[in-house]
Amino acid sequence: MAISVGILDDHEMILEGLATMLSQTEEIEVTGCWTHHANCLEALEKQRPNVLLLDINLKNANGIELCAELSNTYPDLQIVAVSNYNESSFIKNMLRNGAKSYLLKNTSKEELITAIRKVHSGERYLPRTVENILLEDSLGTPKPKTSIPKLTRREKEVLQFISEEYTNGEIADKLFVSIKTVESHRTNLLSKFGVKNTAGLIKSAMNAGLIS
Amino acid sequence: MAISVGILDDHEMILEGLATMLSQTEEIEVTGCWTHHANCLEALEKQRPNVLLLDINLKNANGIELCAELSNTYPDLQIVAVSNYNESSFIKNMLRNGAKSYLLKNTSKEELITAIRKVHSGERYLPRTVENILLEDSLGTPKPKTSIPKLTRREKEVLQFISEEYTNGEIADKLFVSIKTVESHRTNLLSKFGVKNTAGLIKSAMNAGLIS
DNA sequence: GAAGAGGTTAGGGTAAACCCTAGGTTTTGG
DNA sequence: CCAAAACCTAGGGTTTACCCTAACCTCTTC
Repeated sequence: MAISVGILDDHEMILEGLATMLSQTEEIEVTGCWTHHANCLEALEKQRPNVLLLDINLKNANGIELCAELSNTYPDLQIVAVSNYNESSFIKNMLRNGAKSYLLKNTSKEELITAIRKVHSGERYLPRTVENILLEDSLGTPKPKTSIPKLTRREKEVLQFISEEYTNGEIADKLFVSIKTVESHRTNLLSKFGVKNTAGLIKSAMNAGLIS
Repeated sequence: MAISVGILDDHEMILEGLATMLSQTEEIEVTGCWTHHANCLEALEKQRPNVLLLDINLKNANGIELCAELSNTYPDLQIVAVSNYNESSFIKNMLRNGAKSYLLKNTSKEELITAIRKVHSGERYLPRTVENILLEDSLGTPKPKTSIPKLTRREKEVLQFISEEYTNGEIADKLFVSIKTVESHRTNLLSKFGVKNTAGLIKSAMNAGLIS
């Protein structure tokens, strides 16, 4: 009995690549490929594969939230996350949300098949690379933690304006508060992100996906 | 006579995907796959394919510069850029540097083959999506130009230090120059990127891939 | 209903960033 | 081989960002 696999990925190139790679293996059968999460959800209601390869960065949906949703709705469905992001925060979030494996997009064919096989048999599987990322993170370089800080309403507003190159004075005018107030929010932002100045703030906020 | 194709891409998954997709077509023969640019350069000296699929975001090299280098060294080699970046600046830079086509990673198999065929016959080929990006850019939103500015040695150094949260004074110490000199480089950076302050500088530099 | 926690609002003072100008050095091109 | 251009260097003066402290407000929580 072959392992049935479904694939959800925005990038048709990767989708087709994954599908062709897997179709060469007898023990695995690709039963569905989707480039839109809506189509995937629809298909899963009718016929459920054993394993789902799930991309994190979808166009119209959040892969991390989708993962939680799917693993709640279909506890039997084993999810393998596929992503470009090698940051520990993403990996942790996906594993917390029910993914059984986390593969980077530079994974080899052999590793991909191993992951599907392990996951199908109920085990968790992480490649060396990914395990090392988690290890380094927990043993830890004494570096700033990469978890995304929780921002207040005002802080989000100020951050957005900073990223649009407004000065504290200009932001103060827009928000109808004193310059000193804006400076306080700004200081809190630096503290929450664990950085020293605007350069670090923008860099961290961009990496966290809070601004673009 | 089949079209011989070489592929250079860090991501083994995409590499294998591309190769498998192309191997199903009789008129195309994949003669080389490389995950490191060094291996690619070495191989090209001995045996040259008709077409090279070239990823932009390589680990240890700059795809844009590599493209210019290759199309100078081997004028007969037709280069197809493959990238995740859908920003007009990247597209323009690759085309300026000798690429004959620019494909996004969500390209379909049919489009990939079409691109290789066209490029091999000497034509340029851009998918609708990519053409539209260039059109919209030139017709234009009256937005800031997104072309990547050319930086001097000192400017690159200073930019790097700024992104690492060093102050002008600290950078001055590291480079053995006056604070005022560093400030000058910094002002020139702002001017070259067309931004008003550090926030805009970091944002632009990250979007341009100059820092991470 | 008082104590505590988190959020928004500011002030005073210092350090850093930014603008304008300009001389000396290296690189480029005819 | 000389002129032009580009680059590195740096000073004076102004604006902005950052640090420390703290009042007030709202919303829990016991």
